[in-house]
Amino acid sequence: MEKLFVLDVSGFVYRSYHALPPMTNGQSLGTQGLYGFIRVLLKLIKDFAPTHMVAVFEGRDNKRSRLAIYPEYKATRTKAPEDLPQQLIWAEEFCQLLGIPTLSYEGHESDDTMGGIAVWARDRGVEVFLCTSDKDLYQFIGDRVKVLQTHKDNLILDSAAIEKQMGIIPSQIVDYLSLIGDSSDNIPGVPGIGPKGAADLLKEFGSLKGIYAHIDQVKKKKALLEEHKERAFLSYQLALINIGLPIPREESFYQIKEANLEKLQEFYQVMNFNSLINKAAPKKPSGEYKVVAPSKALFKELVEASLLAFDCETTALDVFQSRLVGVGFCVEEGRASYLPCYEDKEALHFLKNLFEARKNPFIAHNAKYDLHALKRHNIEIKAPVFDTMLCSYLLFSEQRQHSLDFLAERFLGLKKGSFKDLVGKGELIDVPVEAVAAYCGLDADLTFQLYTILSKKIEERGLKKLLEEIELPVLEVLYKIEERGIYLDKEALNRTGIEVMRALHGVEEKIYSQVGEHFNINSPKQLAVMLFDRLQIAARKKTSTGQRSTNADVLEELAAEYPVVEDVLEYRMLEKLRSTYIEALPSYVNSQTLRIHPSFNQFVAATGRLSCQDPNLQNIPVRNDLGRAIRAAFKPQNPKWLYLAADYSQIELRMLAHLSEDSTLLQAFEQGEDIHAYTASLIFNVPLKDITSEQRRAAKVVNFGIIYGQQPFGLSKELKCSMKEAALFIDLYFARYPRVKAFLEECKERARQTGYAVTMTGRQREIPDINSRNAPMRAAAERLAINTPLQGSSADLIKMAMIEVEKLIEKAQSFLVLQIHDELLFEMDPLEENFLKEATLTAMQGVMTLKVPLVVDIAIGKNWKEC
DNA sequence: GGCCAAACCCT
DNA sequence: TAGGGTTTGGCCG
Repeated sequence: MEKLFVLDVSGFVYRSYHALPPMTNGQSLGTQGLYGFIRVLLKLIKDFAPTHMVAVFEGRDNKRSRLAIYPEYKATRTKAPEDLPQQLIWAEEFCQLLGIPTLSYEGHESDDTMGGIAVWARDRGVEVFLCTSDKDLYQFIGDRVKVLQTHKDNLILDSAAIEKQMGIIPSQIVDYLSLIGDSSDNIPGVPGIGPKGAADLLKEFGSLKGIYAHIDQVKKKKALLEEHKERAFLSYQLALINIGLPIPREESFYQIKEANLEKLQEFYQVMNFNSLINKAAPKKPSGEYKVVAPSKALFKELVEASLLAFDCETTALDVFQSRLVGVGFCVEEGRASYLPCYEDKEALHFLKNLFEARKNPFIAHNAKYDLHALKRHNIEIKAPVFDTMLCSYLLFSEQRQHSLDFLAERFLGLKKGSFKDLVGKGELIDVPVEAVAAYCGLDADLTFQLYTILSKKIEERGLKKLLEEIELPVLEVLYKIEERGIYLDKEALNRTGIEVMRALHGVEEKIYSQVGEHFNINSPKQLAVMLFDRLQIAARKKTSTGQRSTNADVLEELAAEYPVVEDVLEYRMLEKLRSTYIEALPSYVNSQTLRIHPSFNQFVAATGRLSCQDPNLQNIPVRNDLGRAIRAAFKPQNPKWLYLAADYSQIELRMLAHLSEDSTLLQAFEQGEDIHAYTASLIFNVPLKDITSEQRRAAKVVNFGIIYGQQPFGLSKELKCSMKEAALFIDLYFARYPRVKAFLEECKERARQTGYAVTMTGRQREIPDINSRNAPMRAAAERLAINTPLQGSSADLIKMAMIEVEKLIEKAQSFLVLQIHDELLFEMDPLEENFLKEATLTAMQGVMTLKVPLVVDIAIGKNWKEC
C-alpha cells in the first residue's frame, strides 16, 4: 500500500445535500446529497486511480464522546432534514457496490475514525490523503498526510499550504481552533479572537498552553483570554481528535475490491442517475437478428404486433438521393428481422403493403428520416408514428446528443459498433447481408428497448401530452415541408451574384491600395496585422484567445476615422453574401425536384424552437438591400403562384404580457399600441406622440433586453451608455411594469426550486447552474430561466399553429414551405388567396387564447422579398 | 480530413 | 442579451 485515500462520506453528503438543487428518484425520495458524493468519488477515482481507500461514516450516536465533555456540542445545529439519513445509507450501499471498504464506530464522529487511520497508516510509511472539508482534520497534516479538497478540483493541502493560508503550522490547528471557536459546531473559543489574532498569538507563544503560561506577556486581548481560559481549554478538548479507535490494522482491509458493475447500473437506474449510467463498462450487444424474406407469416406478425420498432438502411446520408437497402423490424426485445430490399421488387412490394396496412403505431429513432427513405419508393405510413429521439429531446432538451448509439450506451449499457465499422470505405450494398442484418436488427432492437424505457419516463415527467399533441404531429408537418421543399430561381440569384461579385472585386482592390499590399482579407489574423501593425490603428479589444478582435463592433467604431475600415466592413458583408448564399444555395437544389429540401431539426434547440440546416433557410438575409435581393430568388415554382407570409407580431413580448399578467403591458397590447414607443413613453415619461425615434430605439433595446434577462452591464454596451444609466432604464422599466419584474423573479425561483424552466405546454429545460456558487454562471443560468419560458412558449404556440394550419389546408393546393420562428411562409395558388388568408389567421390566432390579442401580419408577393 | 475560433447571417 | 447555422482560415496529425 503506497497511498491511502480516506473519505469523509458524511461530510460530502451533507455538503452536496445543501449545495445542489433538489433531486429525486423514481419514488420521489431526495437524492442530491448522494449524487454529489458519487460525483466527487468518481472524479477522485478518475484523477488518482487509487488502489486503497476507505469510506468513513459517522457512527450511531456519534456525538456521545464530545457531549460527555460539552453538553452544548453542535447544539445550535438545526435538525437534519428528513430525507438526508436515507441518502447516507445509500452512500454506504454505493461504496460497497463499488468495492470500497467502509468504516464507522458507534459513539464516534467521522473525524475520530479518519484521524486514527491517518496516524496508523502514516506510521507505516503510507502516503495518506484525507478527503474532507473539515478543518479539524488539518491537525494531521504532515510529511505523509495531506488533505485533498474535492470541492477545489482535488487541490492538495500540505503543511506549506496551511502555513500560507492560515499563518500557523498544522500541529497548531487544535490550539488555533480552540481560540477562534467554531460556530457551526457551537464550539465557543475565546470571544474577540479571530483567525488573525489566533495566528499571531500562536506564532509568538507556540501553543494554547504556551499562551497561558506567559499570559502576562500577551499584549492584545489579555483580559478576554484570562476571562475565557476555561472555555479555551474546553474547546481544545473538543477540537482534539481521539486517535485511540481500534481501526483495522491489516492492509488488505483497505484494498479496493472489484466493483459489482451490474448492480451498480441497477443502482443508478433506481436513483435516476441517468448521466452516470454505463460510463463504467458498456456491455457488448447481443441478440438474434435474422435475414428474412417476404412471407405471409412475417406480414401477419408485423401487422399485428402491438409494438413494432423499425429502422431503414439506405444507400446515402442525403435521404433525397438515397435508395432503401433493407429494413429491420423488432417486435420483442433481443430479436429482430432484417428484410433486404435493394433493387428487389418483391421485397419493396411487401414493405409497401406492410407500411400501408398496419394500423398500430410504428416506432422509430429519428422517424422523419425513415419516412423520407420510404417515400423514395412511394411508401407512406398511414398509422401513427412514434419517435424515441423525440422522447430523448423532451426529457433532456439541453442535451446535444440524442443518437441511438448515445442513448443505447446511457440507458441500455450497450456499446454498439459504428456504421463506419460496418461498411469501412466501401458502400453499404457491398457489405455481406448477414452483417447488415446484425447492424440494422440491433438498431431496431435498441429502438424497441428505448421505447420501453423512454416512454415510461415521458409519462413520469408529465410530457406525454406535449409529445403526442405537439411534437409528433409537428414531426409529420416537418416531414411534409421537407418533402415538398422550396423553389429557388437560380437565374435570379445569379443576377444578384454578378452584382455582388462586381462590388466585391471593387472593394477588395480598394482595400489593397489603401493598405499598400495584397493579403487575405478573410483572415482575421492577417487583417489584424494590416490594421493594427501596418496602419498603426489602435486595437480596441481582444478575442477569447487573446487575438486583437476585428469584429463588426470594433470596426464600426473605427470606420469614421479610417475609411479603409469602412471598406473592410463592406467587404465582409459582400463576402458573407457570396459564400453563404450566392454560391452555396444553388448547390442544394435537388436535380430531380428542382427544389431545395432543407432539414428542419426538431431536436436541437433547448427552448423548443426548430432549427434548419442544409441549408439554413431561417437565416436568409433581410437587413440590407443587397441581402434582401437574395430573398427575391425564393419564389413559387409555378410562375402564376404567389407567396403568402404570415408572422406573429411581437410574439415574445406578448407572451411576456400573457405570462406575467402585468396590467400595463396587457393594456398596451389591447390598445394596439406600438409597444416600443409605448415603453419609451413610460420610461422617459413623455407623451406617446412626442417620442423621438432615438427614444423609441432605446426602448426597443430595453424591451428585448428584458426578454433575454439582460443586466445593466449588457444593456449599457448595447445602448452605448453608462452602466448607471442602463440600470436606471431597467429600474424604470420594472417600476412601470411591476408584474413583469415579479414574473421574472418567479421564473428564477421556480428554476431554483425545481431545477427546471418550463413553458406554457409544460416543456421542460433543465437549468443546472441556477444554484451555482459561481456568480457569473448563476447569472447566465438566471437568464436562461427567464428567456426559456418566453422563447419556448412562443415556439410551442407556432408549432401548434403549424399543426392546425396544415390540417385546415390539407385538401387545398397551397402549402406550407417554411417556418422561421414567428413566421410561416406558404406557396399559394392565387385562386386560394382568401381561403389561405382565412385559414392562416384562424390557425395562428385561434390555436391558443392568450390574455393579449395575437396579431398576425400577412403579406403576399411574387417572391419572398416582396412579402 | 478533422477540429476549433472568429466572424456574421437570422428570429 | 436568448436561441440557432455556415463559412473561412489555421492548426494538427
